[in-house]
Amino acid sequence: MKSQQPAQVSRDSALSLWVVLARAFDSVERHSRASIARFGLGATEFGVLEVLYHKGELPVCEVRRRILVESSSTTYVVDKLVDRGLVQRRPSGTDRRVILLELTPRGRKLIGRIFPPHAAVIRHAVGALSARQQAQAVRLLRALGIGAAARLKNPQANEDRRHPNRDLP
Amino acid sequence: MKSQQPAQVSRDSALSLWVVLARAFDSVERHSRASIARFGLGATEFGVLEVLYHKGELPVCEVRRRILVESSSTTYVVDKLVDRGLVQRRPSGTDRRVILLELTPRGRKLIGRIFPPHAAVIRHAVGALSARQQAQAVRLLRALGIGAAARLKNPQANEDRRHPNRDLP
DNA sequence: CCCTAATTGTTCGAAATCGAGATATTTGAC
DNA sequence: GTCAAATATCTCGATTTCGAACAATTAGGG
Repeated sequence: MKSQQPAQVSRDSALSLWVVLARAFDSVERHSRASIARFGLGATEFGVLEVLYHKGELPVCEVRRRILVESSSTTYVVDKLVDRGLVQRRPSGTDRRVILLELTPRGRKLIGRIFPPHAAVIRHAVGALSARQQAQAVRLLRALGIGAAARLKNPQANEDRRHPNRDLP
Repeated sequence: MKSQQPAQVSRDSALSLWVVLARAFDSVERHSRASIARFGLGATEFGVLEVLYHKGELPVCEVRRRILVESSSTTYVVDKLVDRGLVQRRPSGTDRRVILLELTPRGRKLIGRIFPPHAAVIRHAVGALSARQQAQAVRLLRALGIGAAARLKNPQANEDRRHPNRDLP
């Protein structure tokens, strides 16, 4: 059924890594989305509620960093949560550019009720790895994420510092 | 200023794994999107071209599985590529439900030109891990992705088969 | 102090993606 | 052979997300 293999994909661990990273993310995200949809929320809305639940009052920009969407999308999602009475905005006293976000009592009650079953779904979704494997994956993915983020800002970031000449032409 | 810490996030390797997985995916994806945008393509459009480049002619459903979007989005993206003369549709001879997708000469030329520099970007993006670490991450993420996908279809899939009682109440 | 650069949050229009069907075809049970 | 279930693709409307602009504010260097 598979006709040919014109390029050298299988041998390239970097490209393989990107493929399996995307696939793993997609599969786990499907669990997450389905779990969150049970409660009539979108994944990003849930993310806002969760970060405020765990971190308390935060500026919009700080929430944005944690839910991994652009700032315009953050405004859109926060608007919806404010309309539903789950989140409230409050100007910061010290910096007049900043708007602080905070759960309303209703929002806190909601997220407090739905977070535990959602966490159970995530645990189940990643349950193919043992606790030890999960810890190892966390270490690797943390290094990968931090490194990739650093290279976004500083394109020639520490390439080949610790593992030289892997793929010379 | 931070009011409380109601839940036990830091200790839960499963939830940590989900967080770092999402972050790592996001960071690498930003490299990928920026690289692809250089060539005037969207990430999903690039995905279609790339899978056809590496696998040859494929049914729509097969392309869909590999680019990780819903079937309606697949139609949308393929339409755009057909309009741009990069991909062509062809009815399958053996199954009249199936439409086969194939690169046009122009599409093949384009992806052949842009894939190598894009691959270099991906290698750079994941360069924080050594080749050995990349291979290890591939193993773990493959198992994670396969397990999570299996649990989507079969919700009570092999939980705690090899690593018992991890999170009893 | 002042001017520029950077940061914060928002608005607006466009693009991408989804979800629920509709349609056509194939497969499989009987 | 026939009919129900499964599969493949597409249509259409709605939702989500982005990107580019913008105003307000703060930070930093000279």
